[in-house]
Amino acid sequence: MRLIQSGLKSWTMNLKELAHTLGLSPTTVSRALNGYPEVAEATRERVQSAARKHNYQPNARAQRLATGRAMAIGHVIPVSDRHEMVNPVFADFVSGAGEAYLRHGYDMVLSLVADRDQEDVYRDLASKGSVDGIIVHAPRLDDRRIALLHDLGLPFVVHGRASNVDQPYNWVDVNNRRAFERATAFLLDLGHRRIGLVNGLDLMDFAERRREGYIAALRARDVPSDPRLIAGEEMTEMHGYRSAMAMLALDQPATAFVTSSLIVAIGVRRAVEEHGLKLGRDVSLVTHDDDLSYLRNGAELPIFTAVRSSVRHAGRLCAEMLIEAIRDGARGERHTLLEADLMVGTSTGPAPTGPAPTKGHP
Amino acid sequence: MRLIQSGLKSWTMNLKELAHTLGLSPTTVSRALNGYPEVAEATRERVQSAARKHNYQPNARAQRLATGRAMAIGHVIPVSDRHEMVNPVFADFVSGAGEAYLRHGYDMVLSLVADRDQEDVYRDLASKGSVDGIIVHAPRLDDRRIALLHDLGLPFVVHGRASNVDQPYNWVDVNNRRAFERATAFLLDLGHRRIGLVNGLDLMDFAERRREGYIAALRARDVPSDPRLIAGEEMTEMHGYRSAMAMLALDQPATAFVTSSLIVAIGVRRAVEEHGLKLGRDVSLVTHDDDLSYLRNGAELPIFTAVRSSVRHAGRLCAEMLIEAIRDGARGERHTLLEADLMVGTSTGPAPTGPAPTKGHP
DNA sequence: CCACGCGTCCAAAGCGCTTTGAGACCGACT
DNA sequence: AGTCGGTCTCAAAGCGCTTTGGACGCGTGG
Repeated sequence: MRLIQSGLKSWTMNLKELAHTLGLSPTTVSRALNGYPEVAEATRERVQSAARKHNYQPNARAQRLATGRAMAIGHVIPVSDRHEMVNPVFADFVSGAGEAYLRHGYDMVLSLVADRDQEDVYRDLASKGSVDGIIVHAPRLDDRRIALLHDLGLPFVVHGRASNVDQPYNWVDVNNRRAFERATAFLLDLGHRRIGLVNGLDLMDFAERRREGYIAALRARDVPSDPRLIAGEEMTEMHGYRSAMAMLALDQPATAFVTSSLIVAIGVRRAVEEHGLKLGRDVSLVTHDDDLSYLRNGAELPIFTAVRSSVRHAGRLCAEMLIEAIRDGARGERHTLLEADLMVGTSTGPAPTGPAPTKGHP
Repeated sequence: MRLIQSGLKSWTMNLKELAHTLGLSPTTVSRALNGYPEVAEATRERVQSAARKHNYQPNARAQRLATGRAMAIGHVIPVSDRHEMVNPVFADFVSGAGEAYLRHGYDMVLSLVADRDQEDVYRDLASKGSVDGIIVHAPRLDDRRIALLHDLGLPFVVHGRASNVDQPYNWVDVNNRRAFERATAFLLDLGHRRIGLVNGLDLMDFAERRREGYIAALRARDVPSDPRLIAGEEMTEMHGYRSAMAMLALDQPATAFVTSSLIVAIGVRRAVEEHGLKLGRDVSLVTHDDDLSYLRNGAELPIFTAVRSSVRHAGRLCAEMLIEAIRDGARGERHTLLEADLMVGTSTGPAPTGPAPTKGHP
């Protein structure tokens, strides 16, 4: 593949030139700008103002080669093979992370990759040296990427965890188990006994933990769990709608739902309303809420009762953890476990059956 | 700022080493791998297999410096100052673009930037030389970025257009005016006269064009436009809800809505249902649908009647256009105008008032 | 007076690749 | 035999920065 010579780029000031106009050597100019101590304060200021004046910016390509640092973080976003779907939380996550990168001078490079090609991409990123570290998204229960990245010796942070992986690694995660245990317990307290779980894909680690929390809450009250009340799929509106439709049509229909995302909850609401029922009165719903910027769960009063944990915040934490790991040469693993807040909204109320419950909200 | 020396990186094969083990010069090896003709076929194969065997990958940092090409495209994502919001279409757009970049060997680097700092970021990207081109997102009516990028001499493609900018530039856009004219006309044909427009922010170019289309359709039927039936805000669920609540509470309430995104439409639906009305029977709604992967508008039968145009497709087109522009040294501007498809779903029906309309769907 | 340290600055050697310009070799043509 | 054209290979010069290892001048103390 012969590459075409690019046309003449607009002129940009470079170090040598700048040094020449200042009557200094490139060395000194470089040191002055990078804050090294062995240059006189007067000279430094002279250099800095000249740099500003000619709006000199060091060429990033040269800098990267010389320092051996890419000053870039890789995000490998898995694109679901089945639905070509990009997880919607990703926009917010990246926005949180991007803010941290900006502060530390890192670029963020994105690779969108079909699930199955992931490993190749990691290998490439590592050997081409175009990034200094990697954020791993959407870990599976048994995620091979972690071992791979270990071998490659590339610093990384996992957003989430992989239950079946033994070796230590850096991660930031929400306490999904606890969150869903609380959500389920909240509904049980309201008297619900038929609670549907509309969850994410089974092989996802977060989905498994959420299921565990849900089951644990039921078990604590001796409420039997019913497999027909558990559905795991990619978290679309349609998944919420279909699952809820099915669970509402059971001979002992669900009177409450726990859902894994707002989008799923919106689908459930559609199903509930299509059944002529009203959310918060006839049917209750608690959802996980990633606090996405474009899908706010109400203003003061939440629309849905929810366990909330900001994915944007998680993004920021991941980025900062990774930058630290890169700096420290990755000695010692770091973990952060975030707790979700339970926020009571208008989508929950006492179970409709039983001794004449007062109509309305709790 | 003194930078810390990174620990010893895991060993990676480099060109010199590979050449040495092959008993060839770096030159020949480089040429063999890059497909230059002046190397014997036999040698080339020998080199290629050795490269595979030692899994040699040329160091991207060195390659970029030597070639003067960054092999990277910058996406500057504006983050709304007011709500710290990232436009949700962005995930899908980027996924379309990423696919094209992958094919052509480009990296995608993302900068998330507060609206007001945008220009600085463009300047930096240009002078640091860390990208070969830029995609401009979310253009305003009067967008200064276009002139700036022109001056900087950096190839770019705008996703959308800027009505008040004269100089030519590359763009990919949907025919928003036509789409909203059709959507509105469709509702007028059903007998609706009080049609609410729940639109994006006024200063956005796409929002202006959509409003023009809406007005044009009304004017063509001599239906007066009512400012109380037009609302422009950031496209959240809440915006849809609040605007619809207000428009349904008018003395002559809206009987139909045109909305600028599915998320807004969902908010409108919530308002409609809170009024005890049913979508598709009492109130009609046509929405613009970006065909987002995680928010599909139904499967076979669309939930909402919609004018649809895939933003993922637009992303792919932008990326390809930009890559071409980079290759050709940006001579001659390119444009692509996409038409949106009107898809009739279950959210529209004849206007409820008038001479005893048959109840149900058209 | 010399030795020494200190504060400033610089020359030159990389970083790992691409690319220019040329050399070496070989068969073929004059 | 001498020369030419082609094919294959290489040495060396960048790309624009960082960083090592001095050099130089100046003041201080022995």
